[in-house]
Amino acid sequence: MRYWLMKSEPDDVSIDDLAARHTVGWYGVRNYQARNFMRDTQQIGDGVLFYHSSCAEPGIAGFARVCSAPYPDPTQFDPQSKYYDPKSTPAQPRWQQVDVAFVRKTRLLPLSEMRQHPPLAEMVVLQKGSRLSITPVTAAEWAYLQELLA
DNA sequence: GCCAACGTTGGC
DNA sequence: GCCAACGTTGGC
Repeated sequence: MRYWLMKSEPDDVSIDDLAARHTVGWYGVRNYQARNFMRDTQQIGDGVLFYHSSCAEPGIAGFARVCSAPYPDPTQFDPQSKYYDPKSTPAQPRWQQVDVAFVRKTRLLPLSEMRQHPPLAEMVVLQKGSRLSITPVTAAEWAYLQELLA
């Protein structure tokens, strides 16, 4: 059992969208390191911090969990999609996704507040220059956030 | 809209 | 395989 922070732009998929749809496919990842986490390391049942990024109030918006094995991201084959990748083919897909299931919405914990909690100081997402959309979270960080957002 | 940081591309 | 140029992310 591992824990992750996964960034979503709420204009695209927010915590409320996830709550309404119960599960969503985590499409659109176009970074190899983030893809590799989904493809190689994530397991069904892993804990997910659902994070709102590129918005007025970036921060943690709720809890979710990984609920599928990796499978090809369909948007890579769709010429109409902004995530279309002409170098990818169904026979040799380049991009994978997992499905993520809603667990619980929390109050929004802003990035600025996350930075004020010493137990969270080492979180990958808080490190200078960190841009990865999927980052590992330690069991201690996860437990602390469960408590903080109980 | 700015820009720091980092990833990717492509010429050599 | 190096590395400069370019593109993207994402907070502010």
